[in-house]
Amino acid sequence: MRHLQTFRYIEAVMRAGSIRKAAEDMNITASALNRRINRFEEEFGAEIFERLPRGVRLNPAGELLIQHIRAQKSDLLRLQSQVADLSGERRGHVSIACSQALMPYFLPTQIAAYRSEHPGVTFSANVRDRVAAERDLSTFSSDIALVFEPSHLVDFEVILALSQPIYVLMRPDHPLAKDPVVRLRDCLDHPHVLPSPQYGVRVLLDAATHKSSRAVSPIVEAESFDFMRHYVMHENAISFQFPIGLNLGAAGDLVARELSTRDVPPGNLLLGQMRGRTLPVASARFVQQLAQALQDHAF
Amino acid sequence: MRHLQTFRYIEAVMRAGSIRKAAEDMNITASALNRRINRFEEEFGAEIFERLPRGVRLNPAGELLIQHIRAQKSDLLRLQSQVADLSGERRGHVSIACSQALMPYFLPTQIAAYRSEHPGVTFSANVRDRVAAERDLSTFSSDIALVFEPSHLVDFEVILALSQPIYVLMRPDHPLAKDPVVRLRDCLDHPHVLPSPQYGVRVLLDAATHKSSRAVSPIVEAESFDFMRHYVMHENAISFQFPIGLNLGAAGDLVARELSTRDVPPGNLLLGQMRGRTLPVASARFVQQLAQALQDHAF
DNA sequence: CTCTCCGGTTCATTTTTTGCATCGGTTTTG
DNA sequence: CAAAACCGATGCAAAAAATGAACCGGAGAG
Repeated sequence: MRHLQTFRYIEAVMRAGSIRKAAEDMNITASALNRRINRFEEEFGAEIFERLPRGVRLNPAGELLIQHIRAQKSDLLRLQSQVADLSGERRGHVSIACSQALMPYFLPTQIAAYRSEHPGVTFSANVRDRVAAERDLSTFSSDIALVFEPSHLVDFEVILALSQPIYVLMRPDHPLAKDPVVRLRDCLDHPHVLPSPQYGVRVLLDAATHKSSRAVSPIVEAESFDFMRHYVMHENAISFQFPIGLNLGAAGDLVARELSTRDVPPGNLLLGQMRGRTLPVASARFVQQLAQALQDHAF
Repeated sequence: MRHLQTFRYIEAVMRAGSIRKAAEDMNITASALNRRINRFEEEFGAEIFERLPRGVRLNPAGELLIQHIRAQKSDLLRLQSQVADLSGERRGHVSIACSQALMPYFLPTQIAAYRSEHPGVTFSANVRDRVAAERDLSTFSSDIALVFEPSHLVDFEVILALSQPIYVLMRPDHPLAKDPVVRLRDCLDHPHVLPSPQYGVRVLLDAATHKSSRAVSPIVEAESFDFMRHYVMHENAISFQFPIGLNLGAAGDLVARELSTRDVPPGNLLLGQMRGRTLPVASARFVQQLAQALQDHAF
């Protein structure tokens, strides 16, 4: 879209931090870019960049403008996909920011199900933690977020919340495997593997042990749930995970036991979008399917 | 804003119904305008006008585009006023679509109060019925709507609802003036003046009498509440009005008596904005003041 | 101090947009 | 039924706008 060219240049300048660098990135001369910026500021009625000795930086007005630019770009994309949709094409792209836990089982199933009905729709799925997911939404780099326990919630409009008790993962021969529900204190007595502090499971466990005398003491702390799952096999330790990240139906090498909700409250899995935004058709439809699937998941 | 020029042309073509007429309106040649439209359609990826023998008309894709264009224009205006605001200027314009009843007393008071604190803010207040108010919001021609019993509510995001019982207006010497609350059947026995069927008061009265055997039989039907108020003086008839349209405190030439809510349910006065829209600072602040004033009005 | 990198400016050049004349088509008018 | 009136589209030259190359003055960096 030609009329957004200046906006693209402004974004490039913001990213590069200087007009000359941005000009190189965009394959034009610095003088041309400089004039575009100046002309835009003039007709906009305010400066949008602070001129520093080593380059430029957005001022508060510029920050507001960038939001407008992102919203505009995203809305144009939505519009175009909607127009393509009404001419019967059923195409589009859905981008999702979601917790790592959903990557192995839940999301592939859902995307495959959707694509079997709408083969023209493409997807991008990115692993994001609770904070990054919300930032993704507000910069319009993702349409949908599906994360545990997001924190700020200012730009995050909750579409559906699903309560998820924590499950304990272990080998079938582990002592704790004999009971269907395990207590937190028993877990702490065994070697345990935990995710890093930014993850939802860890936040809940830390909060639960904070009041009590016992603290978690992970023998290994990791970022990858996959790693933890495999590590549990080797050392006969235990790990923790939300049920939606597990393949509870299938009998695997590991067993999962519910961690008593008396000890640790269930986590909240939240499906959300940018507040107030109108999603493209494909994304809106996919959100509906996700919401349905999550509700079914909760029985 | 230069980058919206093509959008302005598209709007002109939509209004004029033909490229040639629009070209004349916009003071360019038809060929230039025609090429702009064609070029835009090409990069947009779809035609937006149907070519008819006598001109052009928006197709469905064009209708969607027009919504986008209006949203863009309005958001840019909001952004500019917000930027002006943060440089300390406190300027802006608020446009309100509201029921006739609010024009004499309520709205002037509120606007004056607001302007005493923010003299840089200007207002436009337009009388709109329940349907037109919502249309105004969705075309971005008004920021705020304040109407009785709006009907569709698809684009109308309710900010505050205020229940308003109907009051009966009459001369102090009217027989019905002796009781503090009057019944509908008694009103129907006296000559009455009613607003036209599209007004909220009338809708409620029609609905209330629809089930009963008695029907309203207005001796005069009018569009102007002011006219009706004065007519009541001359013929010693009665009329109906929502209390917010009255100056209940002041002793005037007329008295107002509550119409029993057993006979006619109270009307709903709804304060609203375009669904999902971010209002300009000035409008957002004024909405807050209105909401406060309306709540106080309800005690 | 010198060197480098920055945004801003000048001016010739290139690219884009516009106006004019005109074509082919359809509807309205006489 | 034919002429007139509009309509959108297009070729081509003129006008307008954007661009690139060179350069200026100023602010850190070494």
